[in-house]
Amino acid sequence: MTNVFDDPRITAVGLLYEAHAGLSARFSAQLEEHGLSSVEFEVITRLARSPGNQLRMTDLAAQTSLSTSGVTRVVDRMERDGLLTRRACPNDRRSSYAVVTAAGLQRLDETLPGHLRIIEQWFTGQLDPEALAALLDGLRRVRDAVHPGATAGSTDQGHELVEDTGAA
Amino acid sequence: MTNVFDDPRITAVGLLYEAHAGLSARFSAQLEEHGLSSVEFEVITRLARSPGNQLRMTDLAAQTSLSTSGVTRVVDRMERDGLLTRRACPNDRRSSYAVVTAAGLQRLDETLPGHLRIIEQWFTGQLDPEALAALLDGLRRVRDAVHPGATAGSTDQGHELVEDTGAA
DNA sequence: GCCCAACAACTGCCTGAGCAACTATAACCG
DNA sequence: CGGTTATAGTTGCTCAGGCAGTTGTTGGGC
Repeated sequence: MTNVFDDPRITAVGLLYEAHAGLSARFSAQLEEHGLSSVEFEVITRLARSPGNQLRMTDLAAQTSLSTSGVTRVVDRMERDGLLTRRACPNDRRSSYAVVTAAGLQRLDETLPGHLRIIEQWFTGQLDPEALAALLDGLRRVRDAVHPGATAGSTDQGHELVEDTGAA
Repeated sequence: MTNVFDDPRITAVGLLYEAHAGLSARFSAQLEEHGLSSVEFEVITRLARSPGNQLRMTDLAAQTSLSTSGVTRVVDRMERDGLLTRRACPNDRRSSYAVVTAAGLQRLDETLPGHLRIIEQWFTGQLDPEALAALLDGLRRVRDAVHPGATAGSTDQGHELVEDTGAA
């Protein structure tokens, strides 16, 4: 055929997309067993890794793929399901925190081991250490270039602005 | 903090996801300039690279991230916009082809160069050739492992079942 | 202190996509 | 041939999520 679509750049993107889509599908399947969607898993993970298991709604939005209105709604659902609570922010009455409940933490505990197993099985375990390192190195450079401003931090008290390569 | 979330597996997935998300955002921005959504671009690309610039609805669904009902609707919209037409399948009256129109091909021609430039600028051009090769190699292995049955082919006449690493 | 701009969260409205039900056709089997 | 089963595509219903507009709160300028 010798057409434009064999261009190596197209192929490269195709690989990245297909790897991503394939992994996403595996993750979704496992998460569903624990009653979580991908978005909910990301939300609960971001919260659980934050000091006090909480984050202001805006910061949560900035750390996820969601708009603030999207966050409002996910948190609504997860609050209804008992995984999260809202807590008023003491020094700014406009803000509120989303906080993981005990039930939420437990759910995460139940989910994480399987999640890690899947990552290992389908991703990191597919490559020997140097190949994996090379892959991650490449991804990191692309990520840094394209960085859509990830890592919007928890902006209240002492917090470190560490490099963030967050969860699913 | 020394918690679970610093696990290298989590970090690896984070990198893949953030690279993907970042690239997607760049693509969307450029495609929007040409009046295409990501899905529409994928559809028109898949069709344009197929023999006769056409594909049966089902095969199109299999090649994209869409369900068959999703395909029905995208094709509806794109037909309304003059980028595609439906054509009856001569030997199976249940099936119909989605065919790219001249206007559709032209739109694609206008869009592709910029698209390739963006890939180069933010992805392939970020790495020297060996590093890129290593990255793609790793992605290919993950993709092959996780292969969600991509490459559902054009199943009518003479068609090659080539490895497919399709477009965005 | 008062006013106005900036900001946090929420809500109404709309679009896109999936599932399941439905229709029409095809294929298979007696 | 007639009937049963599978397949292609479309449509109704539902839900998730974005944008833009609203409300309540804060802070800065005077």
